[in-house]
Amino acid sequence: MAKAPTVEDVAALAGVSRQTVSNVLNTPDIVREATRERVLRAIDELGYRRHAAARRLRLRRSSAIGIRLDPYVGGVSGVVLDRFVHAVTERASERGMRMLVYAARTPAEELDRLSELWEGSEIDAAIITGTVRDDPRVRTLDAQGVPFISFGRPWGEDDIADPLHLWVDVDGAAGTRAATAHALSFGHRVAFFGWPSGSGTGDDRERGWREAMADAGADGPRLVAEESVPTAREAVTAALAAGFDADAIVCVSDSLAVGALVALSTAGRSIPVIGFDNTPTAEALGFSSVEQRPEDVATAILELLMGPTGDVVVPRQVRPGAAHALIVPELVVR
Amino acid sequence: MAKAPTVEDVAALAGVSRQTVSNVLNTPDIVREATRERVLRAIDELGYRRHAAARRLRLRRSSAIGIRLDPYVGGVSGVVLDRFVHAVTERASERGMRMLVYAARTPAEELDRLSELWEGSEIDAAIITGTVRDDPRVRTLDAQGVPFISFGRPWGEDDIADPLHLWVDVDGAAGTRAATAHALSFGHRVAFFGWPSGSGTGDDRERGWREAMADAGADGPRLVAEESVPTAREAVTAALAAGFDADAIVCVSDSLAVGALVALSTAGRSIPVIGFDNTPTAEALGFSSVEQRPEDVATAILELLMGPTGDVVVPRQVRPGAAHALIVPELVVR
DNA sequence: GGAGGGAATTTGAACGATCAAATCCCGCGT
DNA sequence: ACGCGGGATTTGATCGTTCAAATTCCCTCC
Repeated sequence: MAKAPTVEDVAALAGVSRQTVSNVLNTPDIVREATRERVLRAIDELGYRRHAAARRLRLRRSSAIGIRLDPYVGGVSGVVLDRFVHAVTERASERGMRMLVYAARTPAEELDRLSELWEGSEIDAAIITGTVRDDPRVRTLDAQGVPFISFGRPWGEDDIADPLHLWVDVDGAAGTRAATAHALSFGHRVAFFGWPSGSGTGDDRERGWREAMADAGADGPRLVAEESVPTAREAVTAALAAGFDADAIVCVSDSLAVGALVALSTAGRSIPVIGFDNTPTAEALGFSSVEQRPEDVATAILELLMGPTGDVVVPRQVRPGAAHALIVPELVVR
Repeated sequence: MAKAPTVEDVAALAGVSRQTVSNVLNTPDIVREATRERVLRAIDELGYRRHAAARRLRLRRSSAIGIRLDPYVGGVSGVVLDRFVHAVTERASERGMRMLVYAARTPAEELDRLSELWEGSEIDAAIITGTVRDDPRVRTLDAQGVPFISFGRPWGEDDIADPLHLWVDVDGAAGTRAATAHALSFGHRVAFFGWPSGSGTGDDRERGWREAMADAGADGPRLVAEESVPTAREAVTAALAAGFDADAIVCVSDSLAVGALVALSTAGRSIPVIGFDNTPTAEALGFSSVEQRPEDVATAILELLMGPTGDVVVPRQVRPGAAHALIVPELVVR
């Protein structure tokens, strides 16, 4: 393959100077119509394309965003993040941004990777996912001055009214509220199958169920299991043996929903089970589930990071009211 | 955040020249011990890191590889690719390479994205996945001189003995052979549940079943369905109504396996079903499945692209015997 | 016909790294 | 004491783009 043409080559062919070519590409309106067309023709003829590295060097801007690819941990979830990463890649591309991915197994390793990328000027910003209470990444990135945003709200330390960093999250409580409202159409005893208390996400989703039940003047049992199909199955099997009964079960995740379904089916019972995440498994097995709309999350993330339409990461003031977005999920009934 | 330090800053602090700093980083052995340590100390003190764009510009090499993120299409599969992308990101990082991802919905769009990246010198090579017979991407990338490798063999046009491009694939026939051998322990009537003929992958996997059956002197029925749980379920339900019977079913994918399981369960039947892909769903529902080992595929891909240990993409001669790798999958029994 | 002025275009410099060639340094042999 | 050799280090040039300042162009108006 021949050497790629440069602005200089295009300029020579069009009979103009380097800078005019640059202007045609960056500020077309200051170039005279006739000239512009001549240059565009030359660009087209040579198949010219800006050399990304040269541009980045000069502009002191990489136009790239770093995001972690989660390790495969097995289990039924994870698809939400994969969809999110895909969506954010699409949206970023529309704004002339690239997505640079990295792999990390621990938060510490993730910070190493991010420092590398940031200090090497490979990325203009970072997107972190799965934030937890007192997330070390938030502290460190802030200290390093890395523009970043999280998919997942900052459980605990900071607040919607007084945000410390940008974030976008899914309104879990709204999701389980919708799920519970639907479940109530099968009877008033709607159970909640959640994770052990303490996780922000899990507690939030449980709150939705509690609120919807209170609104309906109903009440129902609460089951608990760790996030995995086998543990969920055991928990429900044990509960059934102990006399558990309900008209429907709202679950904190599709994994627990699958476990519940398997346990019920084994016990020869059949009541509606509603999951969370709307994973392919939910679709495959045909149970209802709450859809997180990762595509909307992606859009919101880029808007907070780059403004409504910009194509540059703007290190914006984190100020109340414009520092976060809460996406309302949607119940998919099956 | 202050401006990032440059080689010049480090040089000043260490009392040496720019180039010596560069040498410490790139060819440490030609720098005198004492000098090297002084420079390293300065680097450390300033927290210096090479500016990636400047380096790429000068080296005329991006040290990045492009790979597509598949759109979310629903269905039970896709996890294999996600695991693969994650693994290749890890391996690439170990060799000092970055992974740049892009989204595309069609092969044509993928080629557009890749041309952009390649012509803009943003990537040194590309990895394409899911090749089909007469894949347009192979032709075009070859014509453009883009170094690339595919996860998926070039069904049809070219051959192991006379390769036209680099590829790595999973030996599907070996997978179904193993699955069938295991299935035969339940009885000699082992059915195969596959896709309609014509897809390279599907035919390859069917061949494995056929061979294993022939070896055992057994024979069994063959069912067909498109790749989706509902169609699979319908196909099996219909077959059962028509008197279908078998001691076990070997499936071309986990989707079909799930469909078969649902149909069997609904009909009150229970025979072993073996899937392919070892997706989380297989794990969740507890059926055996063939594991594709995407991590091994990732390793093989980078070895073909960059040599056994190199950290540069070497546009290597595509020559018989060194142009491909066939990964042997593993049956996970549950 | 020439001055004035704004738009269009060109030139010089810079971004930060590395290669290639030039220079420096030091010990050694004569 | 001087020159030589070879390793260590420095200097100059370059990668391709864009910014800033300088220059040229073209039209209007007196």
